[in-house]
Amino acid sequence: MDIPKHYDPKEVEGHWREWWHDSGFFKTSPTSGKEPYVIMMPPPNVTGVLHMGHALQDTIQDELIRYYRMKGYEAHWQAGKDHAGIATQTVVEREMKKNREPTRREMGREKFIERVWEFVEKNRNTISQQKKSLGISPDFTRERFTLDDGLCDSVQEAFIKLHKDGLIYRGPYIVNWSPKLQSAISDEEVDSKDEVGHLWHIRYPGVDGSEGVVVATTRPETMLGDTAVMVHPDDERYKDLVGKEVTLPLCNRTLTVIADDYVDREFGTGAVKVTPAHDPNDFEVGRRHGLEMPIILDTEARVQAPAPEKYIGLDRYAAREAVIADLEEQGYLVKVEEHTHSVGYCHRTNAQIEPYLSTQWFLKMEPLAKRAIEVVRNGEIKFVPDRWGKVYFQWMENIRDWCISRQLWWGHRIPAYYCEECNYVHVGTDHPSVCPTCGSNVWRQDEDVLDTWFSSWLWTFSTLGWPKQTSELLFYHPTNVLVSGYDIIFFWIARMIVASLYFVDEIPFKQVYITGMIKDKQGRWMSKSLGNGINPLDMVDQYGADAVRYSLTVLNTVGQDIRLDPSRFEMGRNFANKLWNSFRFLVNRDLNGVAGALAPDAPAEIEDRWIEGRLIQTTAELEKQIEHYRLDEALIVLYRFIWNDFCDWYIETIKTRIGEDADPVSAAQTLRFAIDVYDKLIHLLHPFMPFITEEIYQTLNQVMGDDFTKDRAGSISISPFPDFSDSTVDNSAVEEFEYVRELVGAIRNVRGELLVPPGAEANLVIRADEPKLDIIKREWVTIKRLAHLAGDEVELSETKPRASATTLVEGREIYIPLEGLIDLDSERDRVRKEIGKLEGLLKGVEKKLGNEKFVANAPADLVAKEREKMDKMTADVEKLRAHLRDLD
RNA sequence: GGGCGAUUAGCUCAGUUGGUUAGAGCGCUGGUCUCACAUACCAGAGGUCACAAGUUCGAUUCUUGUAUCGCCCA
Repeated sequence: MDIPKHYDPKEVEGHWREWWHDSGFFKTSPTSGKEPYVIMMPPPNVTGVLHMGHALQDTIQDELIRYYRMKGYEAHWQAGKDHAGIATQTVVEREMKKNREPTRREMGREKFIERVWEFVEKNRNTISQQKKSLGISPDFTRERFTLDDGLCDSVQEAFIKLHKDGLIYRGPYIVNWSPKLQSAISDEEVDSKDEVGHLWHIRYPGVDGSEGVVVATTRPETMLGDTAVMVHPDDERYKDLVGKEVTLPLCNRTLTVIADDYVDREFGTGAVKVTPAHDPNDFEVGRRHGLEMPIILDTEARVQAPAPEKYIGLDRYAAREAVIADLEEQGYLVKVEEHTHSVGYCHRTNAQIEPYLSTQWFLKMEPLAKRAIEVVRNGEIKFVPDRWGKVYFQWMENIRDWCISRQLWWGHRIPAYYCEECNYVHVGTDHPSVCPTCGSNVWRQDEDVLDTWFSSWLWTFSTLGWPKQTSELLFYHPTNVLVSGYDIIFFWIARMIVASLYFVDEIPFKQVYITGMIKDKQGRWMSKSLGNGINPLDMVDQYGADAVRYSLTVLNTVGQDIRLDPSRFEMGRNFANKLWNSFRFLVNRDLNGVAGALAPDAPAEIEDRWIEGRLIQTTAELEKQIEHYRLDEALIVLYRFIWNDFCDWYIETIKTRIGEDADPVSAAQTLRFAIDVYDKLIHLLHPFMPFITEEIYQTLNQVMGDDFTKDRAGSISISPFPDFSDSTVDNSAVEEFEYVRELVGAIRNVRGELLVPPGAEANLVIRADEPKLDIIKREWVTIKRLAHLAGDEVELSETKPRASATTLVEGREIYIPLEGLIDLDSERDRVRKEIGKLEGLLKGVEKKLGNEKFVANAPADLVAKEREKMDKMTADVEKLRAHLRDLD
């Protein structure tokens, strides 16, 4: 059989990728009779493309799903997409502009939405195709979209129920307004940054000709909408001013000075202007004091009436310049200071947020938060790592109402209808024929759509058919784990917990596994503008999907951010190649009769029992780590087993047993045993590296023939995970083989240090009273080969041969006669170094044991262990010193 | 201002009831194309575990503080 020397992922990945899905291996059913294991894939933006964050999170989810699938669960991974209102609408409008198509307003709502659907239909499969290249195994036949019919029903039902229960209300409030989107956004969609700006001190003169008052503000242009000046009621400086009138410069309006203990006396002059329509705190003040609330900016943040004619049409920044210039010219500007304050920016567009008085729909969150806090507090839902629970609590316990309406067209239109005659509001799936208050039958539906998260927060159950009580909902919900990043804990994860408890009276998932974020090599976010992004598809193309998965898994430690550099994928590529070549070694030979050469009841040699023991230990450790979401540790444990145990030692050891000179019958048995171990380890590795393991699995079936293949599944992806619950580790074999490894290692060390040419066969002389002599004798062929030694059997001696290198294995001297191989000076240096090292360690132990308190207080077994250690090291040093004397 | 996290080898990171000679990958040094793999093999060097104090017989690990860096919230 011709197996290429280098593993080429391109040759194999495409084929299995399609075949898996076409064969329906990942389709699940609520009537399978198995226990469910369910993950909801965070739905990517329908217009999106794959980025490294997806690659990481999909890899983790796929590893879990594949593992539990092999463990015999009905492992369901729900796929889907998010309509992403703002992002999608923005992308389509940008494209329309580029194509010189009519604008959305020229086109009208209906036409525009058709236009967006067109775009969506064209793009909706892009990201799924890209995700497939990673080898992921969701059930694509059950894929859902947040705007498909079923999910539209879910969203309407949710809105109507919340409204009926009095949790949704509508009214004029200050919201975060994005002038670029021309829509309100929620508090969570605002990023605040500290910025150096100015504090302008402006005089508002008294109407009676007095000095009036000096207010301090960071936003002088909003003075055009001022309706009061405010001081603290206990502020002695301004006591007499309260109730007096001052003139608003530039506007020729009269304002009253009011007192409110919201004012911070330490800030600025202790007097502030009040602009109720353009500042959240001023809005509250305005409500308390019954102030007027003139809106002096339009939806694009340009000045509008009732501001003075002169400023109308200027945008907010130009208006600031103009206002400052006029104030200065007219002598009202008292002082300007540098001042750092926080400024809000739109998460999506990065436009500066305008606090803006506007009529919107809101959801009361506080009554809903209680249970959501409780289920995390009592452990029903667990965050991994658990510190993210604290972040969750902090948000939930200070929860604010959620502004859910958006002035967009792409999304779920709010199911509210207004009577054209009397403005009566009806909330329901459809408007009634006759208005219950005025009898009119003319209705108008609310123009706004819902925040996209208002559909995604239903995701764990809306995808399963809610509000219908489907068998899917009963079987798959609650789901097992949600895998996501910390950037959407508030946007999505927390809200899903709220929604699930409220609508289906269940937690949405038992665990939340929070991954770190992918950063560039310098620790910066990857972004288009920085050009520092790494495209996962390029990486898959270059290194293979398995390599990308390997590296991402190993790099994802305990939720720390990952600094990624493309060269990191070499680890995965090299490992895949190592695995490939070990396969090549085992099967690139005459396999006639190997499948039938059933291994003897017990493996014959200690290396067989050793590798089997290590396999059992590795499997146990691997499973433990997966259960704790330490996929990095799980994979590293397996990597070490495959590379350092199986390849470096086991294969090297059996080479003679399956070589050309070996007895064909026992060679076939040995090979069969090795292939069985190898077959187990590719099963262990499959969840992590699905493509190469499938390729090997299938090839193995092909070359081994029916005897080997008859009871095996059609794909490794649906094969059972190795189960060693009835097996035991042969500890004495493990111990014996570990001794062989140590002995060979010690000899290699001497050879390496003394620069003995690798080709030169050294001799080995063992003291005749060596207690491990029987092992050495029995394993002589192995030891001899691995350590490049001469002689048909080990040489024994009562004393050390002349001019020998000496080293210690388990405290016992072994000798390597060096006559003619190397000069004695090198050996002296080597031994001196060794003595130095030991003495350093010895000093530490002696100090410990010299401390009476240690001996008195430390556990007895520990003290005994230290004593033993000291005795051994003392003896070792003594032996090496004696050796050094002999060399002279 | 409040909260969370990080600081361990040249680099990127592991390291839990406090006690092994603190580990891995990459890089580096020396040696090997040894009939699976040079995407490999063998050997080696390299760390006052940020700093300070405390608790303890004993601290990379626990406590407090300091410094530097990062994130979230206000």
